[in-house]
Amino acid sequence: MEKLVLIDGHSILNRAFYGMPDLTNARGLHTGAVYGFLNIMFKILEEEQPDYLTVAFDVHAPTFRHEVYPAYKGTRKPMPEELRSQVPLIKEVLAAMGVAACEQAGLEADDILGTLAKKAEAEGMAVSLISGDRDLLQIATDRIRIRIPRTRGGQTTVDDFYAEDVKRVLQVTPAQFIEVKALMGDSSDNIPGVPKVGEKTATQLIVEYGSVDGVYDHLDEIKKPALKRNLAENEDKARLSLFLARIRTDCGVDLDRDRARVRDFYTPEAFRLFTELNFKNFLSRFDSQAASEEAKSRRTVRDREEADRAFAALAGEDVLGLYPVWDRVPYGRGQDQALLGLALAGRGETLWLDGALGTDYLSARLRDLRLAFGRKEDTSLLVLFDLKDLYPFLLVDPEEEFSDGIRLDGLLDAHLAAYLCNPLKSDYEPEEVISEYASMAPATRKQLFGKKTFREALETEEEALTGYACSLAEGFARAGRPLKEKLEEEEMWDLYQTMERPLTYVLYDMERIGIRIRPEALRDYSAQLGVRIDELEEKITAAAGHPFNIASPKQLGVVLFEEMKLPGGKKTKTGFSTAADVLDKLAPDHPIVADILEYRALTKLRSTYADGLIQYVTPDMRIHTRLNQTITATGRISSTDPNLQNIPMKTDLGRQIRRAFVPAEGFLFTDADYSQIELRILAHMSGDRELIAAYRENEDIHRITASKVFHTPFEEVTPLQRRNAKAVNFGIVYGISSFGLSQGLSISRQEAADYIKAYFATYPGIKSFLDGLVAFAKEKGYAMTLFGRRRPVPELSSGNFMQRSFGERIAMNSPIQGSGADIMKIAMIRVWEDILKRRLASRLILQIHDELLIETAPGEEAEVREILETNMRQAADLAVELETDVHTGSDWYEAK
DNA sequence: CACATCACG
DNA sequence: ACGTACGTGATGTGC
Repeated sequence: MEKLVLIDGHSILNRAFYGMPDLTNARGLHTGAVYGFLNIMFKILEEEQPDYLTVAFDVHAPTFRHEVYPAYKGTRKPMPEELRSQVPLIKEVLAAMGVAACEQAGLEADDILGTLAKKAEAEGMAVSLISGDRDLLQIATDRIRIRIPRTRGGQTTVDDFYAEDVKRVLQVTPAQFIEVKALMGDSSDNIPGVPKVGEKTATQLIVEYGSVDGVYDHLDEIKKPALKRNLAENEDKARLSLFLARIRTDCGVDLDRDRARVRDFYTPEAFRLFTELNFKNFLSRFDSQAASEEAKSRRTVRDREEADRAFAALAGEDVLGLYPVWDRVPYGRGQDQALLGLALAGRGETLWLDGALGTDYLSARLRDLRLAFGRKEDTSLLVLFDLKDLYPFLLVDPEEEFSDGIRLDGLLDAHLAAYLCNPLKSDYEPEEVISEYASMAPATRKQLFGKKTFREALETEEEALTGYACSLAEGFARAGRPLKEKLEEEEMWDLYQTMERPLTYVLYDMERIGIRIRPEALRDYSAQLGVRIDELEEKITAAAGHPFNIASPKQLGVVLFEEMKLPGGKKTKTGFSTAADVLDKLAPDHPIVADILEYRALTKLRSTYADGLIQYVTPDMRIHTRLNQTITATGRISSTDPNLQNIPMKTDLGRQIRRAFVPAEGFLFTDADYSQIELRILAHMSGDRELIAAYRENEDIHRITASKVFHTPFEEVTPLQRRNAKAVNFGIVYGISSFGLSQGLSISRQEAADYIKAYFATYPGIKSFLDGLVAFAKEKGYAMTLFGRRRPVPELSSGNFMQRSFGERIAMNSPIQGSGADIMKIAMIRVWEDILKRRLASRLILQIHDELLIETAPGEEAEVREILETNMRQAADLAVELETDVHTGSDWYEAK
């Protein structure tokens, strides 16, 4: 017997919505109900293996019931927005999966379902009807089963009703269930029923008399006078309700067998959609499908002549995917990076070029291949992942090759591209990017090799490793066009071409060169701190009366706030807060607190900086930090292993660490930093005349601001006023809030609000500009920098006040911070290219957001200074000058 | 592995 | 009424 499954679309979506947590995807789209819907649908389909499937939806338009009774469903509450937005989404998902959906103006889903079910039954099919509410029970027969899923704690169970089950549970037949409903009414559909008659009474009456007609035929037999009167007075309501409650089974809809036939749901469109919606659990269903569809011919090449031919053939490809396999060897270890092999995927076949061909040979061929791309025609692409790490294999003589500037046409770094498309993710595994943009689900490195290195995998499971590399190369080849198109669509292709891609080489070079360290200086420093730390530890435990771990906030909280009963109380979710801002307030009155603060400061310096940095010194006596280009949401670079962007600066003791950072023998450091770049960007972007004018005065900006805001002559501004004005300036850049400012300044919220008000009065263009940034982000869904870099702000559509406020601050801060990052990136590329063009021996080695550090060769000091000043100033043409402070010194302490 | 803390811009 | 400043990374503790 053929089987048909019918689904009540809105009803199941509704059930799923309330039974699931509120999931959202990366863009803030609500997806929980759709996810839950699919879960229910898949469960039913797996269980039933039907031949046909159709989902019915209501159309939000008057139905024939409204013609008779305009108030029908009139009391229904509107759907929450989070659910409403998922209605078109589920339809899109079903369409992508090739699932038939049915909706018709003037009909409710119930009527469509009723009609389809009855017709199918008449044609001899077995029918299952999936709905979240019991209205459909009236349709049940011994071949039409009504199935009502319940989701509880993630587990879905289904209650099944054939006609006999209805009778057993409700005491009435399915047909009589309509009569019961007519008497009792239904508040959710606004079916009136007979007043004061509920489910119990209605059921009793129908069991007794069989139908509404029967009830009224035997009205005089009814004993209770009140009930009798109610029934008598409301016969019209009962009959109207009967009409409203009866689901039609004779509408002009037919089962479209072609469209309803169950086929393979796992289409490429569905895959793309599931990936975008972040339905990771469903993606595995695509595995075998995607794999078999994409099984290209793969070939291993170990012979140079064959390799030569292969490379020559691949140079003609339109899109080529490249995945080199190599072991990460930290820079400065005195070893050249070696290739274990590489996979190249073209249209026809995928090649595995064995590492035995030699790293130098393969590098030379790869370089030629690279040069063939982006030159023969604008659109050809060589797609890879982590360009920055692949330069050892892509270039033969970089200095020569880039002497006229960094040219890397035709290279598409899928990692960078995926980051630009959505900078909010914490990481971007190549397999993830492929599944998102290429509708494939390659086996992951972790699944295949766990924590093994590629070198280990090559020894024990070569086949799997080459297969993995080939599948990634194929994935990149497929993802290339979609990624480029997405960037073009979002108007970030230029950003990629002219900023991010050239920057990869600058960052590679900075990582490779590293910064020289005097380890003995770090050791001396550590030892010096140790002496004082021991003293403090003794003092603190003596004051506490017993030894304890000062580094444990938990123990420290107990000592300070329970044993010593200092005022302070709770703050964090795990207990007392012992953070510096809390302790600062206690320090003047309690010597132990001052000691604790000093202890904290010193142990931080010792563990993170003195001892911490020593670990990273390589045999070339330098530290090679990693400069990450795909971490931050705003476009800034980040530095890890170790982080050289947070070396102490604020206190002199901490700053001494910088004496351990030194230039190469005979060289000097030249350090240049932008002066208040973010505030200048604010002046430019807002166009506020006052702020622009203030910058043109070329005076201390915080002092000018204080003078204007507090109506004090410039010369009479007090240090406190200047400090406050400075804090407000910071606050503006962070996305001002009175609470935040009050925290930063330790003042009342009211005072902070007054400062902000005075600030906005002083610079009237700023307020409207910031409001405009929020409005822009609300409308578009993302914030944008001067150079078109985007940051999605899903928080803005949150129903949660705190989340939404956060979104507003992000909308204000990201364009400012991000534009600063953009400008610095431009400056870095130009500085680097300038140094190369002039064939200087000086080298760019660090970036700290608004600061560049150059290791300056003897005799090049003046030229380097000029290169920094010029390129940093000219990196952007703003309404105010971009000024820099440049210093020279024989270590980082002196140069800053 | 999450949390608290603190270093930087 | 809600309870936070924006962006990072490293360390030590304690479950």
